[in-house]
Amino acid sequence: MSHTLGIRQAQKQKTRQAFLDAALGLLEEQSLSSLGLREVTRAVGVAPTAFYRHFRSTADLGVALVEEALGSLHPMIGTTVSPAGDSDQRIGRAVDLIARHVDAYPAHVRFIARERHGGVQSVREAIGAQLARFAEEVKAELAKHPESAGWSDDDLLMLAGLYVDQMLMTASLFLGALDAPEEERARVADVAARRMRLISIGRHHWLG
Amino acid sequence: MSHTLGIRQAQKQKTRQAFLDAALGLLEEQSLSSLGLREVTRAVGVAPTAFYRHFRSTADLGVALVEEALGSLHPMIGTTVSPAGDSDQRIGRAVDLIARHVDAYPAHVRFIARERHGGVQSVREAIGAQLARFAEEVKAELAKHPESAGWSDDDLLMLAGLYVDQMLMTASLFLGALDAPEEERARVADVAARRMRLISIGRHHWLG
DNA sequence: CGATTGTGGTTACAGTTGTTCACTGACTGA
DNA sequence: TCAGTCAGTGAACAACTGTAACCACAATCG
Repeated sequence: MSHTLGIRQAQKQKTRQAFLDAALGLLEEQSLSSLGLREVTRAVGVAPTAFYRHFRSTADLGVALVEEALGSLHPMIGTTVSPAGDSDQRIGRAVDLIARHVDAYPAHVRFIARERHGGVQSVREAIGAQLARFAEEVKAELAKHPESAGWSDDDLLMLAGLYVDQMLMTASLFLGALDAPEEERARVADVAARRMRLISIGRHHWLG
Repeated sequence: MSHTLGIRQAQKQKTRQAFLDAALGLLEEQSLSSLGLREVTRAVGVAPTAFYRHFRSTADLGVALVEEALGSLHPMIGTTVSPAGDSDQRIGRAVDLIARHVDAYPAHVRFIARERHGGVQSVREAIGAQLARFAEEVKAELAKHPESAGWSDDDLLMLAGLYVDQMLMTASLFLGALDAPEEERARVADVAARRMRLISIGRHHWLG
């Protein structure tokens, strides 16, 4: 499947990636619907018309960014929601993983949080589709847990969606405390863990 | 406190409200950071320069919109989170109330959901401050419940925040199903109610 | 090798943007 | 009544926008 790309294709991918990187940087302080085509090309250092060789519009670029930000995240679901360890251990692991991810890719996280309800329909839909996939994957993982015996598919999906939304909320909170003192960041982590613990308790007493 | 305004002040308020209404309409299909000053004045039907008589910038207008969308909502907290009725009744009441509010003020809800993580800092902060107030009020209401005996202040605030975020998520889901068939809307209401029930169950088993 | 493909550059266009300035004329308060 | 206040106007500014046409030239393919 992966034969080495020609020099030409490789260079094109490189330029395309430069577009994505530059856009992500610019989007830290504005929304996609106000991102100008010229603004991006200026940041990349190419002519305005070069943009069209890679994207139809800035909305198109946004969809590509969704793919970049969320597409590579699916494999992490399995290990994060795995049944290993007791409940509190799993929660601590998940919160820690989210914190690390926000630290490593703050611009990606900010972009998703911002554009999830943002002004560009196609991007909203792309994010919605990815999050729905996440929920399905979390559901599939939850179904493996022994605690899920007796749960209906609908209830499992409900719980999975709650978890996914909670992850996003937590990520957004970490984002807000990115350059806050460590004390504040620890407080955020603590609140997030307590929220998840409460949901986890609700889960254990859901039946009966 | 409220003596009748002069003709002049009254007319000014009217124009100001026209700005807010027009902006809210325009913001259904874009984000605040891309809303142009001229765009708004054009929709209102006044000269561009008239804008400055009312707002310093579009960000300023956004903050005013936050006030309009959330400021009048505080009195509803008390009755919604009141201890009257059993748990399922309260949940049903809350979900129904959210659904009605989204139906009545869809543009306001969309604006809040969109700009909560949007590209304009001052607006984000204004929304954050209002939501923090909501959380405090929900916490104060929860403290009255007998179920809250033995809860620490910190845990109560955590739960209140979870409820507030859940309300927003629910509102956003209703927003997405605004012009969907009744069947879909009912499904959304059902999922929202089950989410809140799970949280409620977690709440009852939090201690011990 | 020669012919073709296609990324990126250049120039140009018509509209739009935020902001300034000087202005009008209806309302206001003494 | 009369001077003053001030919401809204109109014209002008420089800077910006998306997009179209045409060009250059290096990588590719037959």
